Amino acid sequence: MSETRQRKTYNPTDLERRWQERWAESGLYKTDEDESKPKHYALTMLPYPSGDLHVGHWYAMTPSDTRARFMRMNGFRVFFPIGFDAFGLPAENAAINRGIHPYTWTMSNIENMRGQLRQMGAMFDLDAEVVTCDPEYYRWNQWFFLKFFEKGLAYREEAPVDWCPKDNTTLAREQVVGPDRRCERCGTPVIKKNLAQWLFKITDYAEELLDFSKIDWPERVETLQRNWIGRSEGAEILFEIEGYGPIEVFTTRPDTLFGATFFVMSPEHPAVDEITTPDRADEVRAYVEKAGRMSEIDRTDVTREKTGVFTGAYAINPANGERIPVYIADYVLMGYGTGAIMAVPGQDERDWEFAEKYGLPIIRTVQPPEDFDGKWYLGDGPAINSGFLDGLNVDEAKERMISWLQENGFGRRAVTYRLRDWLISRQRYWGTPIPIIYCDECGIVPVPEEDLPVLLPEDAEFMPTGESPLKRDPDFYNTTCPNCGGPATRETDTMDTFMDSSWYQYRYLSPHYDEGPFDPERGEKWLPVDQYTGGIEHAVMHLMYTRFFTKVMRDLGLVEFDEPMTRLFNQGIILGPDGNRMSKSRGNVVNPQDYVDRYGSDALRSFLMFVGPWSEGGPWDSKGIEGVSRFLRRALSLVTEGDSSGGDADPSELTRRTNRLVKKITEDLEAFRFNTAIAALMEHTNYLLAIRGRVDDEEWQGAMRTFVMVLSPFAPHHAEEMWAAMGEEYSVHEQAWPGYEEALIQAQEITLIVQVNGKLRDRIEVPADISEEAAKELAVSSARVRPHLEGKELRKSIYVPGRLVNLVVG
RNA sequence: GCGAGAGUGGUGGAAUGGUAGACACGCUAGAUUUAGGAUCUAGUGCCUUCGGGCGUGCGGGUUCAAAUCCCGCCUCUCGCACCA
Repeated sequence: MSETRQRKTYNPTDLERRWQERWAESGLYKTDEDESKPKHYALTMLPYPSGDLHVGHWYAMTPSDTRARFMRMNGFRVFFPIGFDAFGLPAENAAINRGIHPYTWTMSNIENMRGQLRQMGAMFDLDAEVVTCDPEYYRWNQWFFLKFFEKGLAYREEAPVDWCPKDNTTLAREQVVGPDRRCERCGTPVIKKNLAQWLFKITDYAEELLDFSKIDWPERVETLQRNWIGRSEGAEILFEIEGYGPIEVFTTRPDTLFGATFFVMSPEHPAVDEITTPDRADEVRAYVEKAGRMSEIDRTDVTREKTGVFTGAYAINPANGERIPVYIADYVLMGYGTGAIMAVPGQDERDWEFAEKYGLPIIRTVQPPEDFDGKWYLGDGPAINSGFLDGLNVDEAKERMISWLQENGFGRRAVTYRLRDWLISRQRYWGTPIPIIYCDECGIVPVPEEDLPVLLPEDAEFMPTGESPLKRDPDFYNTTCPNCGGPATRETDTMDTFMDSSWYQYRYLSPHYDEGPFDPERGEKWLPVDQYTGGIEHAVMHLMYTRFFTKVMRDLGLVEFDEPMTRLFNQGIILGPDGNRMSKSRGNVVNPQDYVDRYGSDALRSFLMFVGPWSEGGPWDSKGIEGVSRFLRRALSLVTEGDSSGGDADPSELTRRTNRLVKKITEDLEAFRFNTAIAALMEHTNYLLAIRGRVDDEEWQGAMRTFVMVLSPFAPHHAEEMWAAMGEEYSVHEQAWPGYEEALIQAQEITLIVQVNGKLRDRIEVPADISEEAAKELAVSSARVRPHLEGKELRKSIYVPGRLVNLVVG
């Protein structure tokens, strides 16, 4: 067969379609339930059904698929499902903008994406699919809500909450991002609104969420979660306000109590009105109002000069009985600690600035070093001006003060977290209805479990008014109280869609099970997830919520483990050809379909794995995919062209390189190093092409079998084609992963590097087992080396076996 | 401001104490072709008096040997940011 003919017959998309059909017919990717094998639950974050798989989906999914295939060949029974995160705003916005019902829009997108997933040729078990907007699914969201409610983990509270004016809904604290507090979805700055909302008590699990000892997750995710949870140790201290009563503060520096020279409350503190003296009332009220009107962005601007007003009230410092003035200032936040602080200007930057501006006394309670010439001092040192603490260093003084506070009833040891409870109410249509009924007689009444699911009505109005669309649907809104039978109304808010993704990994196991969120028998067989992969952007949202869910599920007796996913790998982001994030406005969006049509799925997936380390992401390069496509075509040509009737090539070299390849691919796949694995496959292909027809048939066939097997996780269609062309039995994907022998990797001859004073001077081919003496002898006698030794004394020589000789002269 | 990560050819990247630049893109030359494309072969860090010299953001250090370890600095990216 000529080169020309081969080239014309290379049609990757035909080849791939053929194998996809065969795989589907033979049920090749039906989940292996053979319990004699160890389990491996591989999971990639489920996509939002936006309409088309974009190249980012390919980047996330196909390396995961490669790894799942590798595990399968390594003797694991592998569960690798996929589904759709189908609730959410884009569907509702499509309804508003184009008059298509969210359900119709979502389902047609899903249908389209199913086809694209099949074209991807991944080993997803499509029978296990989950679609979160299906009542069969969201019924269990509601069920979980009821369980959380029973346990006191779901509660309703009226409070100022973050509101996105564009998306017309409230957001969880995690979904407000950046220093200017923008909506995580659409980038609009959020505002505060006072609304009654449902929250989940994730803060009850703050301490446990800080424990990462049972999971093998990237350090980076752990750090992000740890910072987000923001644990601070210290004390809560009661300050008596004259004529009012005690108000509590939180401090991490109880040791500095003697230096507390004033007291500051947040403008939102509930006691502000009561403590303010009549002569100060107007000024205080004006300040509180101004703070309330101020945008979050201005309010939290660190560079802004501190402002505040005196309330006329005085607090008593419990340590020394001093009367200290009480101020209101917006640098104290109601959302952290108790919303009130003791101000210690000597040891705190913010308090110093405030004291300087308002002429308040500053007392140092920690002795700074002699050369210290700054203002506030944060370092360690002996306590001063602090009565019974004097002379103790900061840590000792903290402990001593906490004991003193506890003995005298002024306070106690305390831990505070930055983490807030998870606000789950959304004022939108396309989500899970919250299963709650409000009755004038009985109050808040949960929908009885047997009445689930509370179905999302089909014919709502989708106008984004800022009120839940369900409120304007009387058939939904008006109901009867399950308790007393009287007239009642339904909760009209829907749930945050992060609720859906908090437990979807469990639903995959038995998507149609109707006696619980998942079939416990299936859970026994497969849980928890062994390897999860996805982007870092969900570190403090999805990944924290799903950990929280699993811990609650454990406490509900649904599971016996503590963590949902044992191992996690974060892939990077595939960028546009210009190195920027892909976006329609930049016009740098790459459509994977164009490349699948032209080069095939194997080329696209292999290119995405080849472009760089998976964790790093990287720019798209449409020339780069051509290189990968060439490689696949050349690999395929190894079996479709030429003959292999023996010859002059060294068969032991073929054996050595084949063993080396298996080792390299095995180690790289274990560590998610897809890029270097493909480089090794390319190198090996180039070598095989160079010796094709020059080794004995038997050796060639054996080496080819191994090569195709290790190629198969990367380019499953091409490998299958090659496997068949070699006359092997279907399917290459059911083969056991080849082993390798370390001894066979060692070469007989090595290149010995000769250095003089660390500089490369010669390379000599020597037997691998050369003795140190012989190696050094060869080194000093090399013609290239000798000039560099002349007239100098050989002081020392270093021999690294199998690698180099370094001659040190001077 | 605090925390984390990164800086290597024209480009993506490889090498985690021992041959810097694997593999690939691009480029150059040649073969093939009416031509273009595709394919194949060879070359390709920079400088060079062809001996060699220089070279992994910058400056120092450790070591026989440093992209790699240590110290200081610069730049970029990401996260958090008045959290008491």
